[in-house]
Amino acid sequence: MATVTPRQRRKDARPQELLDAALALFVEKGFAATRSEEIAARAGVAKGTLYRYYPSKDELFKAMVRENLSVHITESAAQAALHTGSIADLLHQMMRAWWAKVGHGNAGVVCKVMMVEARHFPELARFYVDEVIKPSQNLIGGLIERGIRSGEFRAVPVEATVHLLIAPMLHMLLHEHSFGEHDICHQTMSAEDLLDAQMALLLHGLLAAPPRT
Amino acid sequence: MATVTPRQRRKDARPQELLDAALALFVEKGFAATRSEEIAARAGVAKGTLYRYYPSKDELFKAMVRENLSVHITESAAQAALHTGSIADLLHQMMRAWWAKVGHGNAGVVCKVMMVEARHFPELARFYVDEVIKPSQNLIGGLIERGIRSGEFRAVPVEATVHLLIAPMLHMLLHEHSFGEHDICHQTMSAEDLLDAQMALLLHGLLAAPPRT
Amino acid sequence: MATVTPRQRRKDARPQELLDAALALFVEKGFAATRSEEIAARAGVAKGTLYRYYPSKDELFKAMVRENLSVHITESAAQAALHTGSIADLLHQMMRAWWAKVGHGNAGVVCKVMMVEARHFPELARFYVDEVIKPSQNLIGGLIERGIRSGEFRAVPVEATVHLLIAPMLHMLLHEHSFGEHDICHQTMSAEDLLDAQMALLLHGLLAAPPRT
Amino acid sequence: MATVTPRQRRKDARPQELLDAALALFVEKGFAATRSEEIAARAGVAKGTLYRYYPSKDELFKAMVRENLSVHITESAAQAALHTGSIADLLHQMMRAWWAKVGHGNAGVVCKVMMVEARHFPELARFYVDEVIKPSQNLIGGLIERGIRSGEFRAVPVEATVHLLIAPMLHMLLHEHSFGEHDICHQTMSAEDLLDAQMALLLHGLLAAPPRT
DNA sequence: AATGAATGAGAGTTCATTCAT
DNA sequence: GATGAATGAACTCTCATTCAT
Repeated sequence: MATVTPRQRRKDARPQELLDAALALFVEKGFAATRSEEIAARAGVAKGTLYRYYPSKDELFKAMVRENLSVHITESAAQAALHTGSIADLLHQMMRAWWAKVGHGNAGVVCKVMMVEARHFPELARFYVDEVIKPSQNLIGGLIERGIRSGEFRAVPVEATVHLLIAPMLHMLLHEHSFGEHDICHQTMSAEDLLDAQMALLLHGLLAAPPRT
Repeated sequence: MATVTPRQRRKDARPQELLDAALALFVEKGFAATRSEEIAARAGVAKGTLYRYYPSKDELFKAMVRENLSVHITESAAQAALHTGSIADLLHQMMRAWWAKVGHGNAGVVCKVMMVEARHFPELARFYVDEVIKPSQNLIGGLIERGIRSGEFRAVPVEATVHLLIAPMLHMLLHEHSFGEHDICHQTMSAEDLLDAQMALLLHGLLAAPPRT
Repeated sequence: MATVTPRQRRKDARPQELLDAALALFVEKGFAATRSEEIAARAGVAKGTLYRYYPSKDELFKAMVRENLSVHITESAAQAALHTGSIADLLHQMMRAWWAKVGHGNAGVVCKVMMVEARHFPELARFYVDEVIKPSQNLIGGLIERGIRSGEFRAVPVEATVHLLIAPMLHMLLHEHSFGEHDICHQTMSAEDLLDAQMALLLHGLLAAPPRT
Repeated sequence: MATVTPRQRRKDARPQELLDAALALFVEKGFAATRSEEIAARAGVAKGTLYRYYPSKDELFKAMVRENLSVHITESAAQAALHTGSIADLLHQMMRAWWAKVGHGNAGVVCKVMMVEARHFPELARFYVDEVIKPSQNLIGGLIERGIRSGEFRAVPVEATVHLLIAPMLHMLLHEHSFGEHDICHQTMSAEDLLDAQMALLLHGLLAAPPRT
């Protein structure tokens, strides 16, 4: 029978512990300003131990990004296909779900470090674009098109509309992590409130008097 | 009258040349990955000369941010007060103007480096929040309120609406600088087109059938 | 009678296996560039196991040298005393035997690593000088003296002649291990051929016309 | 008029000072055991200064070897062609000259470090073989052949004879630098004495009675 | 004022050695 | 006894900053 010693248990958890420590520090201080030793220390190990698991700080960064994204890459496209009600409701639901699952947690923070470090890690940036950004855009874009075809939506330009749906949430994330401690405005406005306001506004428009008869 | 030799002219231009070189390199590679010597070289001077103008790389960064932002800080609030037509038009105009003057040029990319380096330069971040972000939000927020009071707009939540107006443009800027070479989508969609689509969508809403009687 | 299990046999062979692995790697890459773990791996054990047999990499090195040399230290002095024929023949025989037994095998390459690492292991260098070099010189030197006394040899300077006998073979060894892959000359000239040529030359001289009447 | 400041003078001398320091330490302790900082310190500069002149410790090593050898590479082949007297005298002269100029000085020591580090620097080893060893062998070999053709020498095997001429001096060099402090024998026998004995022995042979009638 | 040679603190990485399992 | 995860001293190399010229 396979016995698992405490040491073994620790060993198995190490990679994730290092990844978590790295993510936290990369968000807090950026990649360049985070010392390998700090990451190790935060993960509760010595400097050298880090290198048993990742061959370099660069590779640790890449692993950290991939690990945190891979969880969400193949998700949520499926549920969209099943939905039968209004596309507007579906969009609203999906975005709330995204915020709850992704925006809030590690994966959300990865969006920030990925943007900040994109120029330093071009291959990783491409991976991120191909595996995260593009699929998300396609998913949302497909729903908009469905809505237009079904007559639920007006014939809006799809690409721009996708951007208008995604940008506010993402930007709030970035803004929060960069200026959160200086700009308290977003502490008075919860992400959920923003999301609701965003959907209401996008759906019904800003104007009091509808321009159509 | 004081004669100004070419040499003198050159010397007077130094600070700005250094600031420009710094901005270009900080955008391209980030603060940490840019060597002082590179900045000096790009500005056409020797390494040591940089330190005659700015006492440290940190101070050079701060000066660069302040210099590029200060131009735009107190602008465009005035024209808002004078405007008499529809607020929607005013907003549209202002955003086009912002993109043309700010988003396009140096000040635009400063938004990116500021966000990227915010955690390293907390005082600068506070300055940026106080002098750029807050005033902008107040300006837009004031217009929205004016629109609501005048009955042009529905009684939307002001704070969230401000965010919805600002985020898409800012996010496009960031995205472009981080992933531009990998995500060609934004090369097919001009900023101006996006802006027009954004205004149209925000004003009239996404829904085909207006929900109000 | 004590039974010896295969496991026991394995364990008993460990020290020698480690020594062999160490020798091979030290010759190939030098002491400093050889990692303890490589030695262990080559000997088929784990890193930690090495330290159960030798307390440090340094001690392993010393043990390896001593082990490989000790075999040959006290040899071949005896047979010299018994010999009755010409000293020239005896010298020739002894050198052929040395090459066959020592030069060819492990002890030969130990000469190289010993020379390479002599400055790092002064005590070992002294041991090597006292137990290998000096006895060899004395052995050969004694034979030369015997030859001179018996009238077989001219009254040559003993010390220098010893060096002239030893140096070519030793140098070929070193050269081969350092430059063998780049200097193919020695692949076209076998050690045995060289040895024969050396003896012929040393005995009869290079000149066509003998200077004596 | 070109003025040369003391600082400039120092700067120009730096590369050679570093090369000299490196050579001394590489001989003393080997490449791996010599720390960059030690080299710098011995050259009288700080750690970082070394890297202004050589991009890495490896490149410093290569430069050191090349610099010390390049002086002697194209030398002394010319004088051989001019000589008209006995080849034996020429050989004797050349070897004395080699010892005085090369064996004694830096270039001699380079022979040792080159042999010791050959496996770590394969391209350099090839350079050394092609530019130093092979030309030397060709030079000596050519003279032997000339001597044989002219009837001065017996019809000895050229390759082996070249080796027998070169090996003793080279080996003494290596031995001296590795075991000099433990084996005092060579302190009682000068290189010049050895060389004279070597030539006498090689020319006239060891045997008292010439084997020819 | 401008230069760029020099500095040295500091970062990433390696690896001999230890020790809990 | 054997293992290999963990350690941390030591090493190479970088680069912001200084200062003699």
